[in-house]
Amino acid sequence: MSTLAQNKADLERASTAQKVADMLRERVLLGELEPGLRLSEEAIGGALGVSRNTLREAFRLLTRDRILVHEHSRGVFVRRPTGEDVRDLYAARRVIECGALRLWNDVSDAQREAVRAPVRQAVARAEKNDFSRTGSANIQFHRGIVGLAGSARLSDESDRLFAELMLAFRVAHEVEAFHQTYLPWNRKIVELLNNGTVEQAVQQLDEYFDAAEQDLVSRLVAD
Amino acid sequence: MSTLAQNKADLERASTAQKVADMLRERVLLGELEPGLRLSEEAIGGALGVSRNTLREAFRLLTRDRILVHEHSRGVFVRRPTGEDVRDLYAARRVIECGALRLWNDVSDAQREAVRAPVRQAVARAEKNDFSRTGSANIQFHRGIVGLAGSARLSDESDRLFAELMLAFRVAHEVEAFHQTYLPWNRKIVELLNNGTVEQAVQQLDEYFDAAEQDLVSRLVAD
DNA sequence: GATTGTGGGATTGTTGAACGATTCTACGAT
DNA sequence: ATCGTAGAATCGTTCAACAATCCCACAATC
Repeated sequence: MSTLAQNKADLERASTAQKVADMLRERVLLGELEPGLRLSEEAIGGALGVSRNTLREAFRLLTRDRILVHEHSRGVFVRRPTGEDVRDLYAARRVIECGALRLWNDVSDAQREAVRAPVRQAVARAEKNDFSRTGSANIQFHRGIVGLAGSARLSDESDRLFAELMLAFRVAHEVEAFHQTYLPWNRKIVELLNNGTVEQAVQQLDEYFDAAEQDLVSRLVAD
Repeated sequence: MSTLAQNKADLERASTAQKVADMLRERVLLGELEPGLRLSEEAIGGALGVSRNTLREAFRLLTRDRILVHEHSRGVFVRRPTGEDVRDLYAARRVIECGALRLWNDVSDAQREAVRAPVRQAVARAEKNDFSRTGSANIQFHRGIVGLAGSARLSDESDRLFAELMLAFRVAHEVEAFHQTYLPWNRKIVELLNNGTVEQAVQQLDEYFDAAEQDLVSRLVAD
């Protein structure tokens, strides 16, 4: 009975701070609040009609998700990933996603399908010259890869990681267009997986990370 | 100039909430506050002489670290890991640590030494029948393995992971004695690494995880 | 006897105001 | 141009209050 679980999730969403945090997260990820911007407690709190204490609680939630950074007595800012952040990001992705991909032969069909499907969709869209959601398709592909590990905490951590990566894309002024470059890579990886050559797929993924990291770092504007 | 960086870290530690959180974390990890216990805002805040708002901020910090769990309108509780939590914990460790260990030949000597040293110390202590800090030595070993990845975010996430594991040990009524069983395994892994047979070391680590997970889950008392 | 209302009491969620501490800004001195 | 300083703006923390929610015990019902 999935409806009950869904209802429970809705009920738990009662917290005001949670709602404020969700709204702010969306605003940041959509680019309405750009990296480096300072979020004034008074201004935001006043505009949203919540008290400072509640707003600060929302800030804390987003700080945990690395969406915001907190500087003592200075306030909170939209995170602005540096080159070093991107390097760290990809070092983590290499370990997590390559490690997860190596489990390909040990996981359920549903898990494998979660990797294949996003690429299939992206290919279908690309053939119709529809590049609208190519970015989220790419992320879905990698989210599927992480899912092979079968660890909720790892998937959650990866979601935070992808969110931070989005911020880096924004700093690099590359949001949607950026991803579609890597569709051929994803196709190749799935192809290698279907052929049963898992280790080659892992190597391909590793090379993808090399290219993506270098590309992103080079486009990162210092300020 | 490491002293400057250290001073900076000290200065940034000014926040009251941070200090309260550190104190509570230590209390929990030392076992003075056992898993499942509810932490009353009034009681704790009164005892520590901080306001409810500040205490709630400390609670948020510890919730992010998975030390505490927050239930809406019910309060915060010391996390009490379930069997499913432990399973998830080890699924994550398998991917992260095995993936990191495979980088053995690509990392600096200092990073490799951070893996070897804890085992050497543990062996030296064991030969003197000193099993005092065998638990932290084991954790240092695995922390070193994660460090091979060279990602601060991965190391941080692993620290949170180890903290949660500590809580699981406590639920299983196995804190210090638990670890020393696995010293031989660690020795074997380092030995295989020194022989240059990295892939065998990874396999050995994987088997260690199987054994440790099974052992811990079986000792976990339901309630 | 087991289940289902129904209170009151305790605790959390949220707000608003207040004040000291820290940072930022702009202006003027050297 | 650099430095120092005063004032403004903002953050950190506390306090008090009230609404919302949960918990527990007791009564009502079948």
